[in-house]
Amino acid sequence: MKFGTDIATLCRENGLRLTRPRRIIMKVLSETTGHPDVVELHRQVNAIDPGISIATVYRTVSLLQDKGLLERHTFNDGRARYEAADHGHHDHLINVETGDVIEFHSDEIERLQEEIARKHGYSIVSHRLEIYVKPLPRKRSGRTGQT
Amino acid sequence: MKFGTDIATLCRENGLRLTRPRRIIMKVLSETTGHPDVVELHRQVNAIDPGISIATVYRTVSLLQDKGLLERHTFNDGRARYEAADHGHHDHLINVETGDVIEFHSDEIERLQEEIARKHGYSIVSHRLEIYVKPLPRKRSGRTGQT
DNA sequence: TTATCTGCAAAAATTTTGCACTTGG
DNA sequence: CCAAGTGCAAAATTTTTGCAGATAA
Repeated sequence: MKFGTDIATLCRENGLRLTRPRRIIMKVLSETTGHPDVVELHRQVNAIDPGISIATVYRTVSLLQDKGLLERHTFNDGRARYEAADHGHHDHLINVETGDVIEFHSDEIERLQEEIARKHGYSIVSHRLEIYVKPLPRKRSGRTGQT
Repeated sequence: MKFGTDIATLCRENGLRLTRPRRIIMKVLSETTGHPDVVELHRQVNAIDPGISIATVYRTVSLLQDKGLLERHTFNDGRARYEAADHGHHDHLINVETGDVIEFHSDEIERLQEEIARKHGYSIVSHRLEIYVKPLPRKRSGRTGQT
C-alpha cells in the first residue's frame, strides 16, 4: 500500500466523498508499482468498472495532486504520469532501451542541491532528477570480439 | 550566439536547405535566453515574418532536435520547451514564484550520478535535474516585522 | 435533502500530417 | 529542374469543462 492510510480515511481527512470511482482509482494507484499516465490508469480502472469515464480519472488525479497525495511527473514523452506520494522522496533512473523506471535516492546529491540553491539565494521547494541510462556492456574474462 | 556555428553553415553541415523560415526560427532560437515553447517561438518568429506557420515551427524544432542542435525540455507544465544545445551541459533552478529559469552546473553532482548509474549496472545517456525553488527570506539586522 | 461528484459530449490546447504549391541549390 | 520545404486545414492527442442527472453523507 503506497498511500499512508487507507482510502476511506484519506478521503475523510481531505474532505472528499468516498465514491466508487475514487475508491477504484485510488486502489489502482495504490497497487501499481509503475508511473502510469491517465490513459493507462483509465484502462486499469475500466477493467474493474467499465463505467468510469476518463474525465473522472483526470479530475481525480488533479484533485489528489492538489491534496499532495499524488505526484505528477512529465518524463520526456510529454504525457503526465502519476505516482502515489507517500513512500519518501526518490529520483528516477530510466532505462532508455526498455523504458523501465528504477527509483533511487542519494542524500549526498540532495545535500549538494541545498547548497546550490542557498548559494543562489533560494530555498528548495522540490526537485526532480532523472538519469537516462543504458545497460553497461557485460565484461567477460576471455576474448570475444562481438558487440 | 548559442549555436556553435552560423546558421548557413549549420544547415549545410546537416544537409538542410537554408530557407527563410528556418533562418528566422534559428535566429530567434539563437538569440533568446529563455526556454520558449512552440507557441512562444511562433509568436516571436511571426513578429519578423507573419507568414510562417506554426506547423513549420513544429517541424523545424523536431528536425533540429533530431540533429542534436536543440534540446527539448518538459518542465512540469506539460508543454515542450526548447533551448539551443551547444553551450555545455547544465541543469535548471526554477523559481516557482516567477517562473524564471536559472542555469547551473555541478561537477560533483554529475560525478555522483555516474557512480549511482554504475552501481545499478548502467551507463548514463543523459540526465536532467531541476530544482524548484523560492527566494530565501531576506535577513535584516534591525527589527521590522512585516513580510 | 443537498452539495458534491459523475458521465457525457463538446471544447480547448497541443502536436502531427496529407496535400498541393513554392523554392533553394 | 525537382527534391526538399512550406502553408493550410484537417486530424490526432491530451486535457478541461458545462451541464444535467446521480449519489454520499
